[in-house]
Amino acid sequence: MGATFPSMSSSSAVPAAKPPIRDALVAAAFRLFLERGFEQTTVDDIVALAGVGRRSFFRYFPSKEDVVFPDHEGCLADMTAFLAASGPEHEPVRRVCDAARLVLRMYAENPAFSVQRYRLTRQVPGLRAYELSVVWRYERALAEYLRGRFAGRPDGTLRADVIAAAVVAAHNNALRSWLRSDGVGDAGAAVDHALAYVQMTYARPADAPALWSGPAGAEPGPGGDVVVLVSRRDAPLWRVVQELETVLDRP
Amino acid sequence: MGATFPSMSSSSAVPAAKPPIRDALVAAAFRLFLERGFEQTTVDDIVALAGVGRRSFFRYFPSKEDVVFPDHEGCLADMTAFLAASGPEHEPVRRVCDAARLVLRMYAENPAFSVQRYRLTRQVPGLRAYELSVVWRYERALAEYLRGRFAGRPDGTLRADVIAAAVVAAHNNALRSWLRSDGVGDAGAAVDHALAYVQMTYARPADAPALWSGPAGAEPGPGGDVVVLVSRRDAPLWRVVQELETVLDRP
DNA sequence: TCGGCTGAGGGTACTGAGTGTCGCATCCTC
DNA sequence: GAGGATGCGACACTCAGTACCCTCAGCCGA
Repeated sequence: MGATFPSMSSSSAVPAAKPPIRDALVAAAFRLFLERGFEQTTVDDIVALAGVGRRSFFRYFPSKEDVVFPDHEGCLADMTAFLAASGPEHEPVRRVCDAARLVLRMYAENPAFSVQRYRLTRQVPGLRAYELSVVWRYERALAEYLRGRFAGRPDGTLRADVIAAAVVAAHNNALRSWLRSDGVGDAGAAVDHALAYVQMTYARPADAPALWSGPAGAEPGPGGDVVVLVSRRDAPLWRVVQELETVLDRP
Repeated sequence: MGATFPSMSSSSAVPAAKPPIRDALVAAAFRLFLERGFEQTTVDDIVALAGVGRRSFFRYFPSKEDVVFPDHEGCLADMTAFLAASGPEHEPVRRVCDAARLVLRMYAENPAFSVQRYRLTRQVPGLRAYELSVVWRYERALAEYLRGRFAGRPDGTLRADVIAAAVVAAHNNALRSWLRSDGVGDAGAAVDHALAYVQMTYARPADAPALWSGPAGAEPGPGGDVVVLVSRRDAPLWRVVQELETVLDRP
């Protein structure tokens, strides 16, 4: 109700003279969407309520769906900049988790607005599809960053894609549960918990440890021969598995 | 070019008298899409070429985008049935990986068609958005199954969502790389490799295998203590990994 | 002061996707 | 063969999105 509407207020340097007409369109659109539904509201209804010409709507928003996500473009730009500003000193998985937290911050900045939008996107298939494409762009940004960091590693792009998907899924799991509870409670803590699960699973030190392995003498017992693998306890698990695959001669 | 077009040929019991008009629409649509592009082709063009009435197009396909994915609805039904037919004896993560392989099988059944469609979806934003919503439904099916299997566990829904996303990402990573190489090579092997990575990460069986492992006497060398793992050579890799995780005392 | 330039916004008309409705033909059943 | 169900075509309509052109304000150099 009394929620203020986000326009483009990203962390960009210049406020850039935000046009009041854009905010008027968002406000009018949400009023009508909540009153009579998204599909029952035409663009003409919105521009009539906002008091602007129909053509102006499409000057500010490429499509009717865009007006529901007026702040994601800026948030995506922030995330891209955040990742681009990363250095080799940052642990990659932790870095993409931090990038995901930028999205949460945007939602948490305006709980009432976010909850309203969540209810809307849940019941309008068209909006859900649009949201998927937005989420997909976030995921691609994370994956591209990880691909760069994992370049050269075996299965680097696979690892990058899987971890990006896991981060997004964990983030959305916590975010949606927060939105479903009407935005009460600590969203940041919930997302931290969810992302910790992903970090716990995937975050491994980048430097390769001294790992020694070798098949010991085979002793054909009753069930086949035996493999003995010796490894440092603090070796990254995936390295151990890699060695295991080599030893076992399996893909 | 000479590719046959899939209609709904899922593994349903009855062939169910597949309507030739549907196949005609798909064939006509793809001919025109490849000739002059998706957006440059109107529904009127398609129905004119197929020789049917315009209204019939929307009887078979809810939208113009649907005609590009004529077989996904059936595949999704197959996957849902596959998961519904699962029992407690199936390891959950392995089960969703097998479910994902159903999708790959659909793509691999018709490589030429799949490659054409991939090229189309890559360059048409509207189709990409539509594909995302299709993939999302697969992912939700996997996640719902896992949520059921993980019910009661701490963070069960989180684990379910993350693993479902990881499976889909791994599957798509391998699938897209196969499609990008024009459908040559063994798609099944590529997907198996990608899914093995996910299984390796997440699969945790309930029953203990015939696998013996144990940390040998620690010998604190210059880099930390050492783990010795002994395993049958024919033991499943993920089982070995599970034991490793236990030994290493990591999540 | 004048004339032209530019850029934001308004107005109109058009294309094309998707829907509702009606009428007609065919087929199946009793 | 009557009656109902189903499948298809034809027409009309709504609405999102686009192209084109208009106005008007501000701003410039001459």
